[in-house]
Amino acid sequence: MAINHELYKVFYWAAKTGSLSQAAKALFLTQPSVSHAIKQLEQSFGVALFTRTSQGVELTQEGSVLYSYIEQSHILIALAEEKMAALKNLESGELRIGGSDSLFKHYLLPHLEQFHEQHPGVKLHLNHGTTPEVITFLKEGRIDLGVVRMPIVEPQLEVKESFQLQDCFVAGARYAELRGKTLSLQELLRHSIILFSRNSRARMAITELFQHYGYSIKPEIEVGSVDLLIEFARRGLGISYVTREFVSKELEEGSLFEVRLDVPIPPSHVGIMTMRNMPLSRAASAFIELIR
Amino acid sequence: MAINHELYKVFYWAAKTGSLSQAAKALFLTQPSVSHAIKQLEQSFGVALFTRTSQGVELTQEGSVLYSYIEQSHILIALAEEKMAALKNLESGELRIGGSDSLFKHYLLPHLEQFHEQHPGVKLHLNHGTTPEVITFLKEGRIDLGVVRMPIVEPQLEVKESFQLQDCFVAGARYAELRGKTLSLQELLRHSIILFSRNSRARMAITELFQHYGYSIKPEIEVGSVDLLIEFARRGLGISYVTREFVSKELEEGSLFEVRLDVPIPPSHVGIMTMRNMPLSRAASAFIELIR
DNA sequence: AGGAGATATAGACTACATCTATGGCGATCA
DNA sequence: TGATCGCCATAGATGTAGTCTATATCTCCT
Repeated sequence: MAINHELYKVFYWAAKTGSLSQAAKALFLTQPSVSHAIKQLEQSFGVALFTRTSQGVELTQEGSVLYSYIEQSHILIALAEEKMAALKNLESGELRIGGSDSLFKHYLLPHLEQFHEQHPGVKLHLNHGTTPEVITFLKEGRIDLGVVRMPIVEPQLEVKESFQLQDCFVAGARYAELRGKTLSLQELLRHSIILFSRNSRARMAITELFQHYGYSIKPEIEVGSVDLLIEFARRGLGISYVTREFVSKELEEGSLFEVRLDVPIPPSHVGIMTMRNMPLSRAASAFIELIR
Repeated sequence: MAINHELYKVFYWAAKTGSLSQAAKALFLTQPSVSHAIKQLEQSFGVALFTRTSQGVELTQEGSVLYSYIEQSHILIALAEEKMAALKNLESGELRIGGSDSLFKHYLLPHLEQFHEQHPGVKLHLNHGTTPEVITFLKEGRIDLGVVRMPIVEPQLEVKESFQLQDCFVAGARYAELRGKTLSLQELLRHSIILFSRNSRARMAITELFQHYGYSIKPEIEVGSVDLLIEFARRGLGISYVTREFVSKELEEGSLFEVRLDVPIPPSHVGIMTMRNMPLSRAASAFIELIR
């Protein structure tokens, strides 16, 4: 009753080449196999598909009708196979990453550039959001991987620690007196502090640090972007708590300097987050491989 | 390397139902078989197609791409199978017949009517032409069967004698004196004779008959259609040589009468002509069955 | 905690696709 | 006209590959 679709492949080649022998060659089969396959189809339909001549075969009326469908179907499958090969070779496909703007800008950008150069066919989709948002994206399947600060405590997620970031306090020319000095937490708290908004991981980390030593840090200014954090510090509005790697340029050119503390600030880890038990797309696994 | 298209059928159902177990039911297989089939596809492509969850499977990015092609392909095949079933049941298809106008009109018409009533989905194509033309049509595959007068001497053709036609001479009121009489050939030749054009089988037959008895028949008028043959006879322009069955209405109503001869006119046979060694379309074989 | 239902895996089995060998038929060419 | 070549059909042997049973594992839900 149900017809083996493999038979249509044989039919396609027989019809296309007009010869069972030719079809056999194309399919790396023997001629009797092809003959048998066609006979099966004909018996299934109860209709002759070919007229056998001494120089090959020719489609009957009914065979032509069938061919008009099977040809299209076969073309689609051929396209599909091409497409799959392209996906596998990263000549095609898409890579959807979630993360914070600052991580994209300061850390992922060069890797994304490199990836795009190596695989120009792969489309990049960058979705920025807070850590919980990124986790939601991931669970909803809207992104392939997320790049966020650790720690993440989600059993459904697989998190690979990727690299460390060192947060620190920086100030601009207005605080020149502090340059080279090492401050205690208490001394630091006498100055204006600028922190990232409350729901960020960096903010949570520094709050914890102060609590650990029995202090409470309360910022004069709260901002929502790393760029503003940097800009406010440069203009002397206070001492900003930023990721050192994100202000390397400013530190180098001297428009900002690091305010040292007498206690170590534990480095924060950035993790590559993917869904556990969920196969990665070729593009995603290639990208993860790249940034390691 | 080359992928078994049967696997796509399994993939289609797995993707469509979102469950390997469901797919197995739809395909009358067991779940492990489906699981195995999908694994084969994934290995062939080197890409995961599904994410396995506890409540079924879900397409991956790459799987979705594949599905978008395979779905279309599968729809086409389903349509093809429907169409083939329709062809087999004569709910669809076409029947292409070649023959002379007069045979269509006077003999085949009722059968065509009946066939069309029984199988309204089958399109009828009537190609009129002379006997050699019809043979050419048949050899070129432009018609499925031809209806012509015998004898046909073509080894490539299969001819089945279908029924007899009796040709005769008829005249109209102007020749009322001949009604009821029986003429010799010689006597007949004294009158105006109207014959069908030279290349027809009926013309050849009557020429032969006269030759056989040592006479030569030369028409006063030559016409190209049976209708004119009849019309000319009714108007008294001469005695027409026509097929009796084609003038049954005129004979009955008395507008024409048969001019009897003292020698028998051999009946002419009509044959159904098909290509030897060429499978008949369902419609064609059904039609041939019908007219027997 | 246990049951229901999902997929994965291992191993046995057998059906069926494929092969080899052969025969017939028609076209082509000498 | 006879010989040869290439095509497809058929029969029977063969072996693989698809399928099954049995079982394990996991997740979700009660």
